[in-house]
Amino acid sequence: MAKIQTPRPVRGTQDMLGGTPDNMADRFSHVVSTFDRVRKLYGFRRAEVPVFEATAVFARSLGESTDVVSKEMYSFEDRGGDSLTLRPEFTAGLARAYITEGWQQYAPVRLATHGPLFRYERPQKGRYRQFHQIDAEIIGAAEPLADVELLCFADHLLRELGVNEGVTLTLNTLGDAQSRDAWRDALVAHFEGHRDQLSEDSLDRLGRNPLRILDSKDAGDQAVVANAPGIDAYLSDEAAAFFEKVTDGLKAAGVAWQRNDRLVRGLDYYRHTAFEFITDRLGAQGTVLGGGRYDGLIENMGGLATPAVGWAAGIERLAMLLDETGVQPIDVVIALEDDALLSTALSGLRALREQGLSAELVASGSPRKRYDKAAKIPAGALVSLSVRDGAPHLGVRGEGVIPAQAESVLKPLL
RNA sequence: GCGAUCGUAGCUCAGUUGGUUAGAGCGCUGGUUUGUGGUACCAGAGGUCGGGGGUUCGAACCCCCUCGAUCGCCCCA
Repeated sequence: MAKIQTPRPVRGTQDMLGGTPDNMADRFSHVVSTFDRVRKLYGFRRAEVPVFEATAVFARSLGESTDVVSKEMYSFEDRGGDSLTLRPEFTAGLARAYITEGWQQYAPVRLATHGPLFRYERPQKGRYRQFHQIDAEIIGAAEPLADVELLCFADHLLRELGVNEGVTLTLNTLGDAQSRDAWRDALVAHFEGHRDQLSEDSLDRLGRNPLRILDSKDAGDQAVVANAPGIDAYLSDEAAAFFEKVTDGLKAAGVAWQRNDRLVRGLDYYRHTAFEFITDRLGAQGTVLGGGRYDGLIENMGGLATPAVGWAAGIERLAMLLDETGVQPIDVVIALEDDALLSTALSGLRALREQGLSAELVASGSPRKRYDKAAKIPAGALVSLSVRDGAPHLGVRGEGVIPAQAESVLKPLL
């Protein structure tokens, strides 16, 4: 008989299991539950949007020239011939829902969501084809206070997760449309003047997305970038005033940040505030949380002109930064050393669990080895059930209060 | 799409300048202690050495191709 070939997992997908040394599944869930707790403190309501959308939702909003659209989308035709795409980010879908589901009536609305996203990329550290983000948006708020609130939320979340050490908020403004365009023109002029010093990649970017040259990792590019004009000289008075209100708000709220006047964001729709929380602990993937203001997006998608600001953070990246692996020991482990007491053990499990004590049973393999096997499971109390001199016998070991609790629950069952 | 590194047991890894029947620890299964016991001892199962081709008397080891993983470039959370 031919050996059956087990299908391999798809490249860039992951399987996670709790209770393992790296304990990714539990770390992952800790990030999500912390996010859900903190978002309530800021009045963000839960939103759910589909995992796939009409391709146009992403193609139109992200910008046709971005790599995400041109080569990273998981797009397919459904049976009706419609082009659909697995979402590569949250913002576009939320913006679509805001328009099509009448969420405008709640404006300004604070939204929080999380779930899987998909991009066709080469996987590497902290980067996957199916990855997961938590996401927060404020739609319908033009004032800088919204940016401040959103950044406070992000900062608070990172502190709650205990990953704020070694993660810094870098902040920039891209200005309003006029400021951004003027700066962009100045940058193009600057880079055109140094064409001969630019890498091949950057020459390509020059035509496609010149702002991206600013964070090129190429050494030659960086020399040119160092002399490139910053945004500040091109900011309109209004844009400068907006940015000042954001930074004043952060100061008042006690959120630390660093200016990076070279910081740009990859997607076309950003205006004004742009920010990234970065770390050097994740290899080449330094950004752990990123976002900004995208005032033009909703109008771009056919809605009314609607200001909005938001951020997203990679759950895997946050999970990798967590110090504690958070393996939760179980309260009680029962070693069943004589199968005659199986029914006692089962009713004991039920009684323990109804008292709110987590419990598990070791009842397989050689009865003589079950005690040793149970002893290897981290637990608050180790209970043995055996028959001695023809009578059921209960043995309880462990530190703290759990052994006594377990004994008082189990003793009456013998 | 490009580059570098790496693929040996379920897991973590040894394996000498190419040389008999490829090893260890953990895990798993069974046994030993007639015991109030977490750590011991014995045994067993488990391997197409990622796959294919080549060089050689002989390949886990050298060469080529291929698949996969990791990390990096691009891009991005």
